[in-house]
Amino acid sequence: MDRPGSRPRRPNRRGEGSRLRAEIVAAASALLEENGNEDAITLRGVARAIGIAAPSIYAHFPDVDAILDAVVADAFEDLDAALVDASAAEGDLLGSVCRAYVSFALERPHRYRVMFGRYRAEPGAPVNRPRPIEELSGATAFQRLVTAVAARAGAGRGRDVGSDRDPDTAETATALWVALHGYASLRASVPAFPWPPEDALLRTLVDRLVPSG
Amino acid sequence: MDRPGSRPRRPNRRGEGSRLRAEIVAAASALLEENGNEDAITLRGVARAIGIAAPSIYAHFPDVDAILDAVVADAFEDLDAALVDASAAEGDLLGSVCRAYVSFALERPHRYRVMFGRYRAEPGAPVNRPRPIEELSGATAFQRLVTAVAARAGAGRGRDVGSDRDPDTAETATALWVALHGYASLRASVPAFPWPPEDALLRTLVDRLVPSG
DNA sequence: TGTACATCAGTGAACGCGCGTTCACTGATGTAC
DNA sequence: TGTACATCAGTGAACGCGCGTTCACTGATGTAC
Repeated sequence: MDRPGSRPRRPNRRGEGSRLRAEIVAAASALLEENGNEDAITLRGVARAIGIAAPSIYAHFPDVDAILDAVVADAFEDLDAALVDASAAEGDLLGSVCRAYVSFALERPHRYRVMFGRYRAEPGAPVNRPRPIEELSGATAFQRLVTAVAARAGAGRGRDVGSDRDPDTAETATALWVALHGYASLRASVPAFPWPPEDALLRTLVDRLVPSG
Repeated sequence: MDRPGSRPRRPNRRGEGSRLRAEIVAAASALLEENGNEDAITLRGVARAIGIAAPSIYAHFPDVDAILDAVVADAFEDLDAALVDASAAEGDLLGSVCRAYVSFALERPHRYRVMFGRYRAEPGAPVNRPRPIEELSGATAFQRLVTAVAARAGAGRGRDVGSDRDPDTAETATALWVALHGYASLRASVPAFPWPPEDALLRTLVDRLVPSG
């Protein structure tokens, strides 16, 4: 037996089997964050954490990799939700979105790392080429950043917010994304660096990278 | 036996035992890059790649983690060397250093990822606090960036290059580092994103983040 | 209302695998005398 | 010059472990009649 005798789990009722799926993803996510390493997400480890037998997982995931896939998909949904919340706030839209992005990453840094840092090359697959942004995980999150950049960039110039599709806006948003990602990643993985105060560095990045007005 | 019968390796001569150490690090580094994952660095896998018996590694490393430590230390030395080379070039110092940094990262992206992305919390260790920069891996590499930033920032203003210690310079260098790291990381891990041309994005980052003159 | 039965949600034991590590060892190479 | 011996560089077999996955199974819950 794999689980400690503590919790005698009773099966979900009929039709509620998919609850276990959510529990599996949550447990895997927690294991990742606690151990700091996606290798902590093992089939047996997840089963142990929830208090089920290891083979029970196969009803919901074809193999162990699929669990990590689900963790990542879940994380992208959470990120998008966080940016939506931030967009709803009053006042400085761009600043608010940027702070939310960095907070999301720093709150659960290992989960964030895995969102972007997972190796995915199927050997023998065709070389990755640029693809339309809509097809990518995180595409909607990126679009929220583009919108916020467009709002600030257009502010002083009488352009309307619809300038989302301006290539300059896209490049500026890309530059900003890159900087936010770099900051969040390094802050988490090199905590001993003498970082300037978070709000100061964030303001520097946003103000310099995004031409306003 | 762990190795394929192919290569009958003969022992190094006396006093040259440490050659094997270098071979181990090189093989581990190659395994990391080929498999995209530091888990590919197993004691047995490394031994197999070199054509030695697994226990032979213990003469040079106390355990398997120490191999990865050595790979990372080696990588930081290489990075510093690359930046030194770039600094020696004529013309645009800052541009040259930034291009070298990104090239280093993109040439062996998995090695680069591991340099910064490794989980290192010894459970129960005191919380990481800011430490003097000199104590960190990569400190000399960062200093080369600071110097290049100072050179450009001071250029038009009659300040001399000695302005390395200006806190503004340090913050600007930090902002730039963060952006370069973010770009290199994301370019490698999200190749399908519609990236703008590398030189254009790099120029945008450098020109906007580093006030010149 | 009772009951046979299908289905759902999950179990328990077993397998083979690659791993890190320990142990006693071997054979070549130098060196003291 | 010869030779005994210490040392160096590395070997081979074995161990116990946790892992992913397969297999035949079980017990509770609904449902058709």
